[in-house]
Amino acid sequence: MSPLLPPVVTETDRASCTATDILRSVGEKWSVLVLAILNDDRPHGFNELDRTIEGLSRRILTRTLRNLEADGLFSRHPTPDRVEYSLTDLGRSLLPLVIALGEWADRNAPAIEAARRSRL
Amino acid sequence: MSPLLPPVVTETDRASCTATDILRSVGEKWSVLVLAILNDDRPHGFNELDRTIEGLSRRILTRTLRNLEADGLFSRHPTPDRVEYSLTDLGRSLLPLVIALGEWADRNAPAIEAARRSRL
DNA sequence: CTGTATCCTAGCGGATACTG
DNA sequence: CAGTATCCGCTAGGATACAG
Repeated sequence: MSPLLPPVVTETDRASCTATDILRSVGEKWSVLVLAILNDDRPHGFNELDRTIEGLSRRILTRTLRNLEADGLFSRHPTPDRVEYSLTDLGRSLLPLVIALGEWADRNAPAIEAARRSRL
Repeated sequence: MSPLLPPVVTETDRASCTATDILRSVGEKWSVLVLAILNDDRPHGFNELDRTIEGLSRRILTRTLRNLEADGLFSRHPTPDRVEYSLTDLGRSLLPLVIALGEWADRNAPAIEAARRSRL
């Protein structure tokens, strides 16, 4: 239980890198999707990501990439004709956990939807 | 790879319970903390939570509890003199994954902080 | 191709005061 | 004890246009 819950929880704890911070970062709307796309171990260009993810504007894609890069999950390699993004080792080590969460969500989606419906 | 990434990602996918949705819900500021506190398998009262978590206002605590209850992770039991909250089986099944994320965050906090600092 | 600049909306997060 | 009512600031998310 230790990494999650100090004896008394103070607000200043959130200054560093707790589970909460990671979840907030990865919990941003498009983070998981971009992480998932980069998971095939080859670099992806900006426009490739822009075209692959429908409904995501360039502005948001830029910010999402910047945030995840700042967290050390992606790296950014500008080349003469394109910019390539790929997972870092850190990002790669995080992915199994996110995938596990995705599978949990998949398994329990019916239960969650039922819970939500019964609260109307 | 399947639960995370449909061949072409459309916006309407987010209507249901994907990993993204779960992460957004659990990624809200106090969700992990409250989940962690309820992890000891005994019910907790509203004011107990309010006192345990420093810096969390009653309004936000109320909303956090309502959201997680709507997701089916908590249950709410009003008694004559207090209201008790406890984890549902669904919530209990999610916790190991969140704890794993917490441990990952703990292990990699130095790397993440270093990545963030180098971007000043 | 890979962004940045502007402008806008909705909702999270919070302070404070009030209620059954 | 367990909330609700109000009011507010900040920022995630987005549309659109422009730039190097």
